[in-house]
Amino acid sequence: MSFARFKREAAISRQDICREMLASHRAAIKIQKEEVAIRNLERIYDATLRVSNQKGFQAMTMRDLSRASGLSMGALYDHLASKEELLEMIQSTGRRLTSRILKESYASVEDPGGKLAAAIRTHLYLSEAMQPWFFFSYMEARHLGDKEKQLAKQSEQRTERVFAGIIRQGNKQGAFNEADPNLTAAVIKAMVQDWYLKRWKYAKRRISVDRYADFVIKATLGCCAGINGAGKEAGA
Amino acid sequence: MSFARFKREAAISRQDICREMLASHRAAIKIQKEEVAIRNLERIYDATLRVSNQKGFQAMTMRDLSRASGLSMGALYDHLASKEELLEMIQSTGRRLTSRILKESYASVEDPGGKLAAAIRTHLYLSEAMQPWFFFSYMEARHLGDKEKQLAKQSEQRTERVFAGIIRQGNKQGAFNEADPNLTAAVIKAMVQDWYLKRWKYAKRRISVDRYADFVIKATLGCCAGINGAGKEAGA
DNA sequence: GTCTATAGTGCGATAGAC
DNA sequence: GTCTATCGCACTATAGAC
Repeated sequence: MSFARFKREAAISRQDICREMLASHRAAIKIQKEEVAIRNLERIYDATLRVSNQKGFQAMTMRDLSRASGLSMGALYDHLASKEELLEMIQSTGRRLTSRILKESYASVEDPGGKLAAAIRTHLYLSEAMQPWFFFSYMEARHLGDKEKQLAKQSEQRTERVFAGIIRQGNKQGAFNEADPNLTAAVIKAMVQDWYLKRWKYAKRRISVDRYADFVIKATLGCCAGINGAGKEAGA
Repeated sequence: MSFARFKREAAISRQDICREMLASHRAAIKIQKEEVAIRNLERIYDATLRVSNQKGFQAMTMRDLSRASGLSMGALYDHLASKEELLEMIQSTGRRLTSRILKESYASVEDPGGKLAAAIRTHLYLSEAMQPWFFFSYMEARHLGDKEKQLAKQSEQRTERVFAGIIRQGNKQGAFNEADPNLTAAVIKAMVQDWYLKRWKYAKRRISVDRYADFVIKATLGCCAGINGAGKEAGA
């Protein structure tokens, strides 16, 4: 698996995201024609992430958003109930979409080394394909209401449990020999997050997501390696 | 070196920070008596980090800060020129203090393994001792003006260059055998940052900074290890 | 479905009493 | 040195013309 292929196969274009957003927030959106609504939601989605990721969601005014999206204040408010709901709309839709993709992606791999490699690779590829959303989601999580904030935390902890679970399974099968699966899972998560939080840095150094994935996987398997080794990744 | 000892020896109490803050922003602070100014600055510093780290600096109003610090709006503005300057005051003072501590801390260690271990350990201990500031600094960096933003980025990159430099030196001396010092330095930085960005998580799991430091150092030296090994840490 | 114009709110900051 | 009271402004959100 390479990033180029992942991106072709995963249905996570901006249009896919906004179709999902419309469907799950139909009542709050006044525009009736689906085609028009999705087209404008794409502009709003795009502009929100662009402006917010530069100066923060709180600092972005609705006038900023109007200017950046090319829609008037009035038209903007025909596509969303409030600024607060816009945040919730983007967060919940992204969370639903990403968790679906992740679940489907590495369930089929059997051997622990390959499974761990596939999990890391998929997380990195997904965060690369949806980098603006991942960055936004990380930085703006604390501006959500209590209920939404809880969901965001859960979603993050689930990722870590996936890594820890694979490592524990590998220990049991003798493929790994890792004394602290939880702490190892935590630092894997930290390395994955660094990819989308500091993307400008890696871009400047011309490091591709494929190369970063190779590096993280090699380092991780090196740490976990048991007597039988665990250097092999899942095929093709 | 343990965290308990580090904290005793480093002069980075809240009072130390606020004394430095007063000295470097004397003109902007109307209060004349140094003792009074520092005492109130401590309450302001504390309240700003507490409220901002929960809801974000932009979302914190000066009325929030007045309530949380126990000072009236008027008194507040006798200790700072504007909300924007409060942000700059906290950031620049913290940056000056932390970079001074870091420079002093691991210069004396000679062997590459011990030097890398000392650098990682010191970064973790410092970020633990000043966790609210590190978190604040990371999350609010993008609300700074262009000039200040540049300084914050520089300060972060310097850290990474320290790690990379030690690894390269170790390679040259044959103690390490690491093909990619820059990428290794980047993921060390990511693991160190995770400590202060996700401290609630580690606190819940009852993982101490000493244990986290041991884990990160062991993992890192394991990856870098050359023929001669590099598992030894700097003494005492 | 999209626009312009504006109502109403809550902000950062200050003046002046004590 | 600290307080209360208030100014002017920029924001979110909406009403109503087209």
